Amino acid sequence: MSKGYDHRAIESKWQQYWEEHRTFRVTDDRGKPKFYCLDMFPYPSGAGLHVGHLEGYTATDIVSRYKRMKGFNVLHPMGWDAFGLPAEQYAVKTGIHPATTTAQNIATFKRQMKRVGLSYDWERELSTTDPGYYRWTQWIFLKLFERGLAYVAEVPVNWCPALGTVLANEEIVDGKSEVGGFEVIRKPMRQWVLKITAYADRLLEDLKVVDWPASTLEMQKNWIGRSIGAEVDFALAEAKGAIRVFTTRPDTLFGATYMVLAPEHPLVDVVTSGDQKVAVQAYRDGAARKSDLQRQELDKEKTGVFTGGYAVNPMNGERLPIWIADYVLMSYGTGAIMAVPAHDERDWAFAKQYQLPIREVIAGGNVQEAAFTDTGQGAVVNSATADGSFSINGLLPSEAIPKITDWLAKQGKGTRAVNYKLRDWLFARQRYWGEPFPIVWVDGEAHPLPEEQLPLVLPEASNFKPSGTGESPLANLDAWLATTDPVGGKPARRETNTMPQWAGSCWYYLRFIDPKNQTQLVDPAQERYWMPVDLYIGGSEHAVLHLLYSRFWHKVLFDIGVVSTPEPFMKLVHQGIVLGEDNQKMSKSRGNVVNPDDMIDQFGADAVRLYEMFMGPLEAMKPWSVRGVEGVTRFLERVWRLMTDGQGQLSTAIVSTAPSHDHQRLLHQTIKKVTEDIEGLRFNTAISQMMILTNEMTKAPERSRAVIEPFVLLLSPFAPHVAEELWGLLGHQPSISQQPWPTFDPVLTVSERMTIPIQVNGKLRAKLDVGLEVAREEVEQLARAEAAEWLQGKELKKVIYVEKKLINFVI
RNA sequence: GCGAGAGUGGCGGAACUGGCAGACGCGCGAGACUUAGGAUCUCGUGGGUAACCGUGGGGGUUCAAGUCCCCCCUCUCGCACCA
Repeated sequence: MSKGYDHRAIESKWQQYWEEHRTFRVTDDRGKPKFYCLDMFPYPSGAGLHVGHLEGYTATDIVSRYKRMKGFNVLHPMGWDAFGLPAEQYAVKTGIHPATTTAQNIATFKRQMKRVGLSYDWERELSTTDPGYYRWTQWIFLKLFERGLAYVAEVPVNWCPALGTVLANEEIVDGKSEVGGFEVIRKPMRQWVLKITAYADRLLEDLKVVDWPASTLEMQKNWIGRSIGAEVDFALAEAKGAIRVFTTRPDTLFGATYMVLAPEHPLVDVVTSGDQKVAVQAYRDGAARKSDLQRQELDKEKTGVFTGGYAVNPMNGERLPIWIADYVLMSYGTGAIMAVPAHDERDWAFAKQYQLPIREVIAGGNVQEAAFTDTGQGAVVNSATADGSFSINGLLPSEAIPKITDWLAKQGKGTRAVNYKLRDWLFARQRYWGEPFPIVWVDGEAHPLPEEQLPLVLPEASNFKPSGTGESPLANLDAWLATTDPVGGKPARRETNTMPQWAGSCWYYLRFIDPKNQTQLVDPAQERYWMPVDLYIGGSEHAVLHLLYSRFWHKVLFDIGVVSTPEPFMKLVHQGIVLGEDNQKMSKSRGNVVNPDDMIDQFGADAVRLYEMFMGPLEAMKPWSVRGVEGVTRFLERVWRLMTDGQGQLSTAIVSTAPSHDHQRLLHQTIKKVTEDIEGLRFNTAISQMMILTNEMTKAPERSRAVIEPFVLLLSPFAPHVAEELWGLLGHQPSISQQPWPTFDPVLTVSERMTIPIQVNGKLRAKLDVGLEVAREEVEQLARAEAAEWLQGKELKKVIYVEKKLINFVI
């Protein structure tokens, strides 16, 4: 076989070269403009990398290589989100320490990434499991604690008595434990909680300043779920006290016909009458046994029980029966509602179920048929106090809301209020493989460790089985557990919870800036230079939690002066899911998983990179196709033959003479298209333009260096190995990645001739080839002749001529 | 149910602010070179014999609609009793 395109030899040669020459090391050159190009770092699973990971990684790699050639100082790092459940579950099963499996998995991921030719600065590699890293995760926790943003609460967990452990939501299938299928119940446990709700408004507000996908912005907004309304007190009829409710519809207050408390509401005991006690207790027990999921799934029929108690409507003094029902959630608002069945669908369904009265207070619908919930139309009715001193009758709901809210406030019966769906963040796991909390317990009180004692290293263990009490396996390590209060010196017990996986991923982008700093989380000057992240690419599965938690920590760090920007990630893009060849989601069970190692063995890294990008738009979901990989492989082979002879030497067709006008124009068009398409992340169309150029140049017996060399530069971010090799064959020194990006002259992109389509009544009838500077009259005259066949004997009503675009005869 | 996005050849997908629909690739067909080709190169390839018809369906605006407006259908993703 002649010396064709040998991807194996070329790719290993250049990967070795880059490694030896530290080609992609980021230097602290602050004279250049910076570009921070970040991938969401992976959890290094045992399965290794799959082609879906590679899509995002290739995209950021192309952008990084391109930006370097454009003269930017590019920060393009990679690390490992390596704490987490799978390694621990594996340890429980096999006894192999999570640190061991994690190290193996990281080695695999790293080897695979290097094979793809990703231009990370590996000298900045980090792992969330490294004490040098989690020291600062713990440090941030201390800052949160200092500021009152971390607190302890009794929060229900998924407790599995048979397994003697707390389960994560993903370990529960259909309300049973995934392992063994045992019963899972809700059990309150002492947990750390972060007060993310304190930042709800800022998290919502600053969504305005980031360049993110609309869907992700929308999801974050919905997750935060800000709603404006009023809190209103309904005095109890037979006892002291009042039920406080939150409502977004104070305009419907006169339509309240009953009250509902969440089953867990503390006032239930107060309001329940003697004869209802048994029924109420039974209902509460039933509700406690249901998981959140089960409570939510029961959307068919609403259930509830009358407590026997009554509250008083502050507007008209009416006695309203108080019910309990699990459609009211203790965790939202005040855990109690006023029910207005005429104008709320849930209350309407409940009222129908239990034959409670429905009273219309907004005219415009038929409230016996369905709840009328429109706030944009309808007039308030039946809504005045008995003495006539206050009325909102006749108003639109939107006018009535502020009026009645003001009145309630003046009477001391209510107040304007804002509520969020966002809950505080449950920040504790009963697991071994996570960051230990820098907290000790003394006489039931949480004491923080002093900063100098960080990191609090995760203790060695050989048994990863649960403690049996619901505490983490750390509770088994008596020697580690018993300590002394660093302040008072009293005996103390260490916190046994560990942090959730989200913790380490909340701030990793900051550590990449200054990964080896021993004294600070990040050097402030470097932070100011590199932040914010300019481009962040990762899966949409992180659209809410990771991105929201990160933003929350970032804002806290901003408040304490550690970071200089209010938001961490300026531009965010989600790569689409790569499906199997059968158009189904890749999964082991379907047997349609594509292994990147196999693909690289067969076609080479450059071909795989190119195909990842050529499949379709970055953000779209699209199927893998081995035929498609073959297609781009053929393209690379064509590029290879374009410049080489059969012996692997530079082809004699490569000449130093100036290119033809056509070739020059094609080159400038290609530079323009590839440049603009990389900027817009439209890699698929950039590649198709390079294919056009290759096809065109292949036809030419003489291929000018003035075209070929810039073309190799354009290709280099996409197919860096073959580009390095060709660059060498063309007589240049490595590395091509350090060459400047070619520029185009807009004048040279336009041809001196153009084709004008001729339409008759909007239908294409002929075409005209004319010079650029042709006058309208001339075009019209030529077009008339061309279209004579269609115009003959017809009355010409109008001639539309769009300059340099088209001519249309209307008859 | 609510919210967001998307429907274009046999397939993946192009088409800038309304202006030649189907770039590029796959597949398919024909030819060339070959002992041979599942290599390579060249040409062709939306449908229809044609007039014409074609961007999920139906209306509309316009000289002109994949693109703008109204109604409907399908799919994907997210949320799902949040008062």
